[in-house]
Amino acid sequence: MLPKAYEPQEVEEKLINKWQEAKLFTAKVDKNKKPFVVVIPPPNITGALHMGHALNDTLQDALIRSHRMFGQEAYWVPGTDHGGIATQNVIEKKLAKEQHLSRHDLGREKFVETVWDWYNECGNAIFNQFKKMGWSLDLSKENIRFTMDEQRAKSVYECFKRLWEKGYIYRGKRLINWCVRCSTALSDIEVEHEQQSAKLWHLQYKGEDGSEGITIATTRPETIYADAAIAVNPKDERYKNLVGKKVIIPLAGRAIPVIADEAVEMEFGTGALKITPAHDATDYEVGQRHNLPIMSVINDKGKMINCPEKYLGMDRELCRKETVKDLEEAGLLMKEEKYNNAVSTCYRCHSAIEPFMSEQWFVKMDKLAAPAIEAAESGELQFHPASWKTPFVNWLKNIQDWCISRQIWWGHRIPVWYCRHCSEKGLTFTTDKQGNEQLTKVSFEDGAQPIVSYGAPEKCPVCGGTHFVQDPDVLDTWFSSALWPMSVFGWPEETEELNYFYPTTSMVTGYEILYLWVARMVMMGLEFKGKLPFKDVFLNGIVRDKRGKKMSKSLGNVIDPLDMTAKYGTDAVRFSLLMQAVPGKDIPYAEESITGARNFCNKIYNASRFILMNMEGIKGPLAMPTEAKELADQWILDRYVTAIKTAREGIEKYNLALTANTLYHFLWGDFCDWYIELAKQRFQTEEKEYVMALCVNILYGTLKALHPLIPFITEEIAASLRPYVAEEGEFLLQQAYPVFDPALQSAEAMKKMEMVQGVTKEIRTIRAQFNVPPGLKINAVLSAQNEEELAIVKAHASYIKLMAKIEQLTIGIQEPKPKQTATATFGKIAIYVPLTGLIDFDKEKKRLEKDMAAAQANIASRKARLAQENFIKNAPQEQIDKTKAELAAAETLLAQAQAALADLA
RNA sequence: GGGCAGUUGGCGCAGUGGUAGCGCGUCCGCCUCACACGCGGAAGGUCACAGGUUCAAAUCCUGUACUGCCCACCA
Repeated sequence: MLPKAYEPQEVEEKLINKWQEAKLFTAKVDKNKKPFVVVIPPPNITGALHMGHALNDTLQDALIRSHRMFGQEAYWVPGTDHGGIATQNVIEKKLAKEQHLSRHDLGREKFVETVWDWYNECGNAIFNQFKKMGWSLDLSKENIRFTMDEQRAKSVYECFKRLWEKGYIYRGKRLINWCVRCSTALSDIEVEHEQQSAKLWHLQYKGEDGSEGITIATTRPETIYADAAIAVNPKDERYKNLVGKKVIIPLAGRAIPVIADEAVEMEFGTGALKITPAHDATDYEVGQRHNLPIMSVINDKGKMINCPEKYLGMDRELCRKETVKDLEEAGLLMKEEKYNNAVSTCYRCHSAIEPFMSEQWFVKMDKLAAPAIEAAESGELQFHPASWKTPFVNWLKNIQDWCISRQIWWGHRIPVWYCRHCSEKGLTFTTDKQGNEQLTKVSFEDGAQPIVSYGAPEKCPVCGGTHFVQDPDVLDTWFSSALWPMSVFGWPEETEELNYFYPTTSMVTGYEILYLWVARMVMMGLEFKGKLPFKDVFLNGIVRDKRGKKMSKSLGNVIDPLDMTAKYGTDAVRFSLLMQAVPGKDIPYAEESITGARNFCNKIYNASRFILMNMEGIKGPLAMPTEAKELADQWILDRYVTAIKTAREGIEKYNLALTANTLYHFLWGDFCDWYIELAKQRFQTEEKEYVMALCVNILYGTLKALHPLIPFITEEIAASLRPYVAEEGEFLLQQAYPVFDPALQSAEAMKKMEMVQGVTKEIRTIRAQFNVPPGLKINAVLSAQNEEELAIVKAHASYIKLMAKIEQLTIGIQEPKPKQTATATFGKIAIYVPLTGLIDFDKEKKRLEKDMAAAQANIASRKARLAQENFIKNAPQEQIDKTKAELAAAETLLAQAQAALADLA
């Protein structure tokens, strides 16, 4: 005998191994099949599985498994991401913790080697966690890609070279976003804006002529030493006479001009703005307009330079405090107010970003963006949900050039070399801790000459020299990610795989990386393949905590998916997420969300167990009956094929919540609560085999449809059922998704069954309200108003008797109402339940009055509607008929309740 | 400042033209021989607000309020 409750752990472990051994998840080029391809958003090699993965990859798995069962060549391509800054930070922390070493102690080569060692040992560890989630990825070694492996490196080089040759990649000196902590440049979208409580200081700049001068407001007093001007709005009457004059920078003593620029908001602060082109993006632009000199006072380490001696070498934060203190002492601090401003922070370490003048590598984006805009606007690229299309297009329309160089060590090294002879003046070398000479700075302005090459060039095309150094920077990690849907198939080589699997079908990812990643894949795919990398962008929400907050270690609200799978089973975790997976919507998640799904799994298990129990003595395989023997059969077949149809639609429309909910309610609410219960009474008859054939086939088909969502329990049960069904293949993934057969639908059966269920429920309610003991069989009288209803109820009296526990059911037209009865009405059928000794007349009176009130309200509203000329004129006949029927039903209800009430007295 | 999403029973959410559904919770009754991770029943909502379109609006349009997210050069 099987255990009473489903125990997932053993089953899961067994199946994980079986699936991998059976190579169930592989895909190959098969021209006879339509491919369905999803390339995984590659998890970072340092990552651990979290709820975000649990949702994102479960969605992908459900799609992949479904389409495989739909008969397509489904390929879910696995791989990991080297994760640039993020990984470097993790390994640095690890080094510091375990060996008290910094990366500089190791030196560049050794450090990179350390990260590679780490990758080789642990880089795919996350896939072991993926296996536990039941995700159908072929994780054989040769199938796993890595954004830094050799093939992907070739893709990256090819992309760089082609963009360089087209003139899209260039080097320029700009004000860029500098993370002092990570010591690297960042692109604009890697900068986050956090509201922080800060201070706004009002500072006095005295006139050069000894006059009062002007008061400005700033949040960054430490940058006054780099001021190039004071700007006011040209329309500002207060300062008109000052424009063109000079004022003195406090503490520094340097004179700077007062200029007029539209960018200045008159209402903000004092209406006067200090212009510091080297340390603020707005100021930089103002500076450009007015040809102001650019002077930096903060270096790449966040230390002060080019300032009064007192502050030299000081940290920028300390310098701020000191400057404010000194200004106050000098009597030049006029005001200090609290102020909330948006501070730019690094998306990797959340420390404050320093706008910084620096020469970097950029990609010119406008030409790349144009075809992507076109693809989105034309609808060739589809978003699910569609509401993301506009933000996507708007972002592309306002796109800025992409800063792709990073001053870190871990990543794809920029494939540019310099001849030591020809480029000497533009190259700055330093000696590292190991005593090795390192190229640390490249300046095209000072004469560095780039040679784009995968490895070191053989000889310099200008001087014939053979000594080269490679550019020290690495590429933004998103540069290789942008190529992912192509590079996984070997681009730029025109491989068979690339031709078959590209373009892929859908990209399933979170909306938070729509610009960072999705937009760039689209641009690169269009540029290099002339085809979109995918036609559907399926955006999932963020898994949040119960109150809608992001899960984070610091808030202590993190739910670990693996803890949950250990506790409730993997299927329960998956199903709980899928039940809530409406496209693009965030999911508030709590442990309680899982219990419902766990209970459902147990329900499936027990229903199956019951059917198996009753299979004893029956020889399979049993074909799915195509003919109904009675109403219940016809009804369950309708419910079944309708559920299958809706479930499949959910998959096709990326609405997994629809699929999950449909199957949940079909299996539990229809199949278990009604069909199995009704089937029980046929177990003792010669119909048993027929009924079991229906039960086992419907159950099996439902398990198939559920398999993409909850693979373990369905696989396990299906294996036990297989001797009884006509199915080939050891695993569900090898079998076809259940077919929707419209011939099995029956509106008539639905209507009849609704009546049976309705009458049954009315009787059950009476039983419950008058505390009739559950085991006690009672009698009931059904009085119909018309032949049609009479016939239906009469034909299925046995259902009502069974489901409502009725001993004797009297059915007729205008049947008299017995004494001491509770009365209810369904449709036009009066339901009398004699309850001698059990009835409470006060309670019954209240019930009847409530029915009457509802009926009266309905009568009034239907009558009013039918009295409207425009309704009769404009509404479809179907609606008019429906309203009339509702009116008649309400009138019947009222009359019957009134009669019953009169009879009570 | 701009854009997008949301506002539906105590809580969390479905529901894109015909007078509201689900899960959890609550209350009542049941260990009914598949399942108490269960069975049966009940209570509970004028679908944020104000206008408009329509015979008919939770659903479409306009505006308002609140919440959240994204983008943006008010220091």
